[in-house]
Amino acid sequence: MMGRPQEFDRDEVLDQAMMVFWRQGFEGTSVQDLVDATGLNRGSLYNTFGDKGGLFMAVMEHYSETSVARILFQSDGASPPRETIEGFFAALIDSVASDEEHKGCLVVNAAAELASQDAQIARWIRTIYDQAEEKLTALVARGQEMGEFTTEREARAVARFLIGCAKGMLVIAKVNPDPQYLRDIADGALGGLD
Amino acid sequence: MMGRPQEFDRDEVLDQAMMVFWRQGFEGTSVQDLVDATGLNRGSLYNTFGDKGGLFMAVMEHYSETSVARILFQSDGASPPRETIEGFFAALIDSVASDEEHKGCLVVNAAAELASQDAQIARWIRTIYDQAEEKLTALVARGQEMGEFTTEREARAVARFLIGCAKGMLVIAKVNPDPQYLRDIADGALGGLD
DNA sequence: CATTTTCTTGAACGATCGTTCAAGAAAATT
DNA sequence: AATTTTCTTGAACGATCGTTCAAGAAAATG
Repeated sequence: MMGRPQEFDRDEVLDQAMMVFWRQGFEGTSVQDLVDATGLNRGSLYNTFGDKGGLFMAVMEHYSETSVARILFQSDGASPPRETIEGFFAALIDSVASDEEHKGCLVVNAAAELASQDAQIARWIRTIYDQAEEKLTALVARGQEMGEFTTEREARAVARFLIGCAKGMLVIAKVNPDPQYLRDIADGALGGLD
Repeated sequence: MMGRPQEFDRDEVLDQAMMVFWRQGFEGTSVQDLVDATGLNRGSLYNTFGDKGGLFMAVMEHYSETSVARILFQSDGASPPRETIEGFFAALIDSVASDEEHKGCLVVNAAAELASQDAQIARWIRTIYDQAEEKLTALVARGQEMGEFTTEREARAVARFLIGCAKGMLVIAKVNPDPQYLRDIADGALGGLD
């Protein structure tokens, strides 16, 4: 038997919950905040996501599926590596600098707030970052083979460096809205390719 | 009249409170946690620091006075710029990688957790970062004049890039304990000087 | 030694925390 | 139409939240 169908759209609920967690952090968000934002009753919320932590994990998954980074890296593997990486940093600056709330990146925020206390979340973020490292390492290696980038440093080391720069930009963006600051960091990052 | 003197040492209390906030974040720390860690009674705590937020600000000040970055940059302005900057990244890696709790940096954690919600804290962190930018800009400029660094990029842009790299390292450190990862980022940062 | 001032103490405040649960509503199945 | 299953609802739970305050203790002043 099928029973009564859900009245809400799961993705819509995750979108709304995401904005609250993104603005206020995990501990700074109460279940009441989530009820208010989603319009869902507490019962429905608990039935669907288990508890507050379960909803947060679902929100993180939802975020990683819709984030700038993910969208950019599912682009075709045909375009020139330098162009791809430049496009990534440009898109990152755009999305971060245009956010008047200065929310930064949900995953970076979660890493800073929770990773040292919650091993499950730390592991999840680590996995996400490892995936980015693999993709970026391959991209840098391809750029090196094409003669676009210097081969002075190992592709993996360069990839880690670029990832580090991106995370640093997202921290700075939380306290300094100046897009030129972010460009200065991005320029330094891209300079590491030559 | 003098009245009864304080029985506790303010710096000791700040040290103990700092460790709790550093481990658990602001919202993740209860006043009870602070009472337990400091040994201070709630009353003493409140009439010394005002409220939880006041204690947190006092802890941040205390941290910034005793942190690796501050200690390193009050070193003599005589040693070679490259050496100073290399020493800074080496010390940062050491202090972060040797922390088995992976607490990262208190200020970075606070930026990620609170900056988008608390304008006062955002402003304070911004000021701290601006001070670092000024010192580092002067250091990079000196290195450029001495012929140690490339003059391709402006000293301030390089300084911002280095700061960004440092913050990125502190985010990565929260989810990945591998010191080689941090060295890869630091190497990329130092490469930006040439 | 009495007085004044400050610090310490522990109980208590109302509010909010995350979570649970039983009863009612609604759609699918028989 | 009766039954079964699932979702929705709102009240309620004990625990903990940050904060306050009056009474007691202790050192400096007169």
